[in-house]
Amino acid sequence: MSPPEPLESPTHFIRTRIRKEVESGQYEQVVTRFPPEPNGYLHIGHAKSIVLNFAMAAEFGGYTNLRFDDTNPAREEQRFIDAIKEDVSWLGYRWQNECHASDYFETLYEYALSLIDNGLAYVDEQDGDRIREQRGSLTEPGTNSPYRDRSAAESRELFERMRAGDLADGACVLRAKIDMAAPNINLRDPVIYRIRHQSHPRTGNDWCIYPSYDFAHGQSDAIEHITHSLCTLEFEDHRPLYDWLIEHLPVPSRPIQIEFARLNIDFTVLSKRRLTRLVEEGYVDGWDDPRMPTLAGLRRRGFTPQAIRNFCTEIGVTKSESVIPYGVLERNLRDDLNARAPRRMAVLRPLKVVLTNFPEGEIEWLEAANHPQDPEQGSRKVPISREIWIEHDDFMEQAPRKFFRLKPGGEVRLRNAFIIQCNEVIKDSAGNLVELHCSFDTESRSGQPGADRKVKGTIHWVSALHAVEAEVRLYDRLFRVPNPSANKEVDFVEHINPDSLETLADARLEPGLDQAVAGQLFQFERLGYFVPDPATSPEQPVFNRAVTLRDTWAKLEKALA
RNA sequence: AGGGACGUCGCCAAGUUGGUUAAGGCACGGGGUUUUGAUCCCCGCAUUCGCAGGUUCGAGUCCUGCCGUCCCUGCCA
Repeated sequence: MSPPEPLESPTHFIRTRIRKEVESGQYEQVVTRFPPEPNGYLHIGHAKSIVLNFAMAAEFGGYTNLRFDDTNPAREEQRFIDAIKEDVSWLGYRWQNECHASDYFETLYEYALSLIDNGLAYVDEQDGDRIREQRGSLTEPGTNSPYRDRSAAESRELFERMRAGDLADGACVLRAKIDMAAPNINLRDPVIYRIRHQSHPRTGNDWCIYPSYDFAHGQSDAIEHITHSLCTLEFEDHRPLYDWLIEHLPVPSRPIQIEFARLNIDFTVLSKRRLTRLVEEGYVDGWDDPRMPTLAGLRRRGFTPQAIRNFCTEIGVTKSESVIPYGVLERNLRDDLNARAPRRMAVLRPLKVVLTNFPEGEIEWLEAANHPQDPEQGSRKVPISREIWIEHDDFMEQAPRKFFRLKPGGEVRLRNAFIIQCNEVIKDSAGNLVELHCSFDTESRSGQPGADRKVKGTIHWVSALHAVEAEVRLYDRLFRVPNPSANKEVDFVEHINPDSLETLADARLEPGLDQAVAGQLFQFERLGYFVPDPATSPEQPVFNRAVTLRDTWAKLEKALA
């Protein structure tokens, strides 16, 4: 049984538009780019963009570049560049070219010069506060800078001095000369170059002036012959500026910017600023903490690239802002893993059961299918002996009516083994549950005619003699509220869920699981999907729970209570 | 003097140039299969498209006016 085919991509406005353009012969091929700024790790929101960009290019016979938008050396680092490349690769995508906006610094500089020479840009020597004041407000037009009408020659000379390093940070900036009264604030003579005496991860100390996003992005697109520059909604207001620059610069192609809504998921934060805080202030264990919505975190949590791609396809691409329930992400993981993860038995909170009529010292090996729906996954032999561990939750002394598991006097089937009956509940002097004495029905072994006998419940177990002791980490949502960032008066970290990580030090796993390595995926039957943490070892196995199984009993139980 | 967007079922989301019964998925409810209360399989689930008018034989799709939500005043991206 192979994983379900990725769902058929539903159509969306970008695909529809591009298809139309391609069919009318506007483009020979579609070239896109994924343009992260290397100032943090990629998260699930970036995955949406990655999937979209690569899908559009692949669908229309083109390719996608990975381009680092590295125009602000103050916050960009090589380690982020490396991590981003690893994450995109892991997701399953191969970019055509690895590009960097910094590769184009020289060209961009020449473009700036041409703008100056054409009277479309000027060097402003005012400080940031002054420029801000003159920008006006949302309802009032801005006012012209006194430097606005200086000669092109003068601006050129000043700009050359900026580049030469003669001027201090903040001494002046290069501004596009557009319209200080424009209703769109981005058009009120935007700053396109600033001075930053700062070493750059790639260009070192070659430059002390750096282009702004607006001046670098569209031009980089044009240089790479990107046909469709897909970005999120907040850049919608920048499109007039994007187009203005493309129109007034001697660029080699004319890319089109199209905006779509960014991804939001409830109970999580998806802004790099906030994720950076979680990491830097130690609320989580790093960028790859399994509770983080980063690709590195999801990977460590046990998410598969396929599940993430399916998720990104399923949620669609529109211009309306939506919030996707966290459960949708989880379900995509379940759907993918259900199809392919081999099944194993593991007990998270062990309760000892003595099989009173099982011969002392004897070991029996039972056949267990690796996957109930996929015979191709074969089977394995699982040992059982006189003492076994069962899940603490699978026994109740005072059980409600609908409780199908073990209770005093009751019967239950041991998965892959036989039916047992609880004859005696052993407690210590303080009244604490110590162990259960059960007898088993010798005729009910799996595969034998007696196994057909119907009992309500089936529970998992692990032979005490053979069990692998392990640490298992259970994760819950990182935040307690659906929208941690909703209220600007309250710091989002106030909403962190104190119980987002539960460590079980005393889990007992089926033998063999001590040899598992990171990247392998298992379903621990009746519990969920688990994956070895990178820190696992045969001596000290550590597993992460990626996601639980659907649990209708838990729902029922809650409803009854 | 503000500008730019968005509003179709609880959550996503299709809806060709207006054309006759408003896709699909998830969630939810009911039933069946089952040695995972899992999976899987059936069945059900918007007389209605933010609201109000208008145009039309016919409107979610066109027009007008409201209402609501989001984004924009970094030398961040």
